[in-house]
Amino acid sequence: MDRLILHVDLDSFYASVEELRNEEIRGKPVVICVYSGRSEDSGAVSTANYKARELGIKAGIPIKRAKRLAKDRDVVFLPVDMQYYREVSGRIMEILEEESDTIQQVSVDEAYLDITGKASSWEEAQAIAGRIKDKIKEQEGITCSVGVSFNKFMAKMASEHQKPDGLTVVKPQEAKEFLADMPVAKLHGIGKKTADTLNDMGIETASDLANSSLVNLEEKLGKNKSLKLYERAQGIDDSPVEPTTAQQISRIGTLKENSGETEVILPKLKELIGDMGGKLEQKKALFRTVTLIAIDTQLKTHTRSDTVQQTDDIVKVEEIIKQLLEEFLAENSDIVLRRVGVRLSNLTYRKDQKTLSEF
DNA sequence: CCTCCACTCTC
DNA sequence: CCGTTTAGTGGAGG
Repeated sequence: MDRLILHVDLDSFYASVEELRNEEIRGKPVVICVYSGRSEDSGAVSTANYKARELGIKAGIPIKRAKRLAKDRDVVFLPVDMQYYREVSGRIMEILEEESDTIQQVSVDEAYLDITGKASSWEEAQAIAGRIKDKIKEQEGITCSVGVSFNKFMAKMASEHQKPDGLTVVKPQEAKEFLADMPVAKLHGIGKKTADTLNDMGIETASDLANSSLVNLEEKLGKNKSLKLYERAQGIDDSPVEPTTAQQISRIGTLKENSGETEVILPKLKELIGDMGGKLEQKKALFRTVTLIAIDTQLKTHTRSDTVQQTDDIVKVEEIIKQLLEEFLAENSDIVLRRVGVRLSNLTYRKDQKTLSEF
């Protein structure tokens, strides 16, 4: 018995939401930015709507470059307003819940739905996908792209196939052809590094990957990753749609100026820790591991961590981070930091959603 | 089997 | 002269 899985992707979500609440900017190129605060226009683009993408502006590029690409055109630049996006997203997720057995939200603008119990044919599944698109358009005024398929990976690949405002169905018997000539870099889970490695092995497309030797892959990519990619290239993915509780919470920020001194860096870390405290409380989470994240001026990431007795005491985090920072700086007197962060992991939940595997 | 850490990926 | 967040993997070491 096959499953019926949907992947719903809200189209350039942040930009769409901004266009919706401000008619002045509707129809214009809109760019949503994360300003780092260290200088005017330092930071990166988070989302660009399709009008802006026509100009070559896209997620990840520096704001400065985006502004150069915009030249003297009428392009709207706005800062991210996550609180508001989360609010809109929450209402949309309610719509998705109505239409599915199980939902797995992967970010504010993306979710997997298992609708196996709600539809008994591909026609019905497609109808549900269409209804979801209509409801979101009607209630919230934004478009989305939906992939309908028989597992999460294929649903994701299907939703990517046509956007914005797409609806793509890929049935089991169509999967092979759908993937066949796709460059490996297009497969979800394969980034630049892995694509380069595969290309070096003479593997260019999904079918190359599907027909390659697993043993060969394992030499270059390791056992687990190889098997996963090898299966995906064949359209195989048995992972369930399941709501997840966070395994870790982290905050990263950019220092006002590069520094290698505790007195400069620690206040920033305390600021991040303070922000994390609220999140921890809201989630009713306890942590065991505290990690200092240090990104140097070469953009190389270093981490130092410490695992302690389970607690939710945020003051403990400050103490541990101070310790880790001093150790790190002492060991690396030559390194100058650009960004720093804190991560809490080894989480368990007090309201007992996930705990009790121990003892 | 656990911990630490670098690395890869995603949005 | 470039952000933030999360999950996963593998190797080294204990």
